[in-house]
Amino acid sequence: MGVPLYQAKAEFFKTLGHPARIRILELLSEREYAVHELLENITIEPSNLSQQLAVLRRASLVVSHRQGGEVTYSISTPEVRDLLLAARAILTGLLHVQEDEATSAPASDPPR
Amino acid sequence: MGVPLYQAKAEFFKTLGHPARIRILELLSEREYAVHELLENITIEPSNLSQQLAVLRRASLVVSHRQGGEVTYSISTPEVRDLLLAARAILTGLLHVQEDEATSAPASDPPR
DNA sequence: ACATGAAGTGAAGACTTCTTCAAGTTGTAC
DNA sequence: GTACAACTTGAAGAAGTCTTCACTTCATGT
Repeated sequence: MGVPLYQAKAEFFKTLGHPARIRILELLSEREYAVHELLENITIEPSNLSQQLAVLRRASLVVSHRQGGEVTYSISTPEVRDLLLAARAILTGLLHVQEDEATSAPASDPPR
Repeated sequence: MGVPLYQAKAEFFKTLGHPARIRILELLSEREYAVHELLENITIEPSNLSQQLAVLRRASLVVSHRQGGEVTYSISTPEVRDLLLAARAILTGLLHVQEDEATSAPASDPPR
């Protein structure tokens, strides 16, 4: 009961406010990944990736477990997936509007 | 297409990563508000509120229109509401887990 | 025991975002 | 047109976040 909830929410969204962290969560939404596998899919220095994973761990959005020589990450709850989808819905909506305002071009490919 | 989508998403979440902006969006999820009404509900300086509203406007999450002497704000699309709900779901889930880990206390009031 | 690949950490400078201030609109009432 | 409330803006220092670096840890293979 320490922190007001709207502040906890802001913290939560801050955690998502970084390109590398978004990519990590999108990858982990599909399946678990070892750190070196993430590294193959994200253009980032290893130590930077570790830092970003640490941020996600502190926020309890992901969990890690060691499997022998490698460390595997997965999302802590499937609701993370839902949130990313909800964000995608808004974002594609907004992008379409802005595009229509700018050029009134025809409907484009749905973004991933 | 200029910016990669995962970067647009990160920007989008950054926009939500501020307590005042969360409160604004939560209030506007219920109904439209004039700026001076928001001011009554959020503890913040007027010029700071204007700055935060400008951030939300630039991100196209809210729209404003003048009605005589006052300016009224509303959310640009109802999906904003869905997103806040999705966030709430994750957050209450995570809070419960942390609470259980710490004290193993009984179920608490559902947060707003 | 040593070397190696995999991952994490603390610290420091670069870079962004926040808050506040003073000044500027815009609209209504007198 | 002056006065007032409602609201916005630009700028600047304070505060926070990012990226990188050197170093450490941990497990496996030799």
